[in-house]
Amino acid sequence: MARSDKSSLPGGTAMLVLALLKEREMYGYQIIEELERRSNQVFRLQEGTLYPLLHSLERDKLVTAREQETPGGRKRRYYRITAAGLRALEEKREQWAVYSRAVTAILAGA
Amino acid sequence: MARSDKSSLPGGTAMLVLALLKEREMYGYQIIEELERRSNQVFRLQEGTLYPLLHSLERDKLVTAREQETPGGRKRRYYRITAAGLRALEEKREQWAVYSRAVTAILAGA
DNA sequence: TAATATACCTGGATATTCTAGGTATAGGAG
DNA sequence: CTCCTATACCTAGAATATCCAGGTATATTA
Repeated sequence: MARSDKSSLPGGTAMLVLALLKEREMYGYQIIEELERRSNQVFRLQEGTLYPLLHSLERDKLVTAREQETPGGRKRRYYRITAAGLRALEEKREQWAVYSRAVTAILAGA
Repeated sequence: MARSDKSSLPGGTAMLVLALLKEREMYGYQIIEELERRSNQVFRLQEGTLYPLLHSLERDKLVTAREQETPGGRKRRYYRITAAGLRALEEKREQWAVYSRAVTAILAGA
């Protein structure tokens, strides 16, 4: 999609992930399931999309990660949004509003 | 962006172009300007994006093209949407509705 | 005990868009 | 008249996002 700012929108997967993490910390697998559940199966994020994305969010310090084991023996990486992440989320949210309004205007016609 | 159907949405540049062509036939340069005007400068489609896109729409028979010269001596390629193009537009429009509703739901939170 | 679900990961392919060029003509400024 | 800008088309190569298809390992269920 054309964007004035290329960091802007679709692909706004990062925006969706940050929006979930704003509520509470989550681990990767959980993010995939939550996103699918809350979107009524519209989003089916692939693992090959999410894990690299989480790594880049961590590199950019928009999230932090900690590892934890379940009562069973499974290792999970929990991600928590940072202050910078919250700012980035707000920015992306505004860009989404601008963008979706514009699309709606075009689709509505002259 | 995650999509269940990869032909679906963002990048929905094709959808926007088809939406314009639904109203009347247009040539490439004009499409760029119209899109910018109607979106209040949100979309600034690059020529390197549009022209190849128009060629693929033509290849897929969603549009047809005819060449015409202006009163001056400029050559323009006018594109007109086909019946298949109209169907594709409707499909994309529905996908956009589903998609944007889902994004809104995620952004709104639990 | 075998299959499925959970949980993480990466490499390479594909698709989309941008960048940065190119050609050519028209029209206006100086 | 000459130069610059706008118009109008185009492509090649780079960058980015996402997917596909694999891999590892443990827990749970059949």
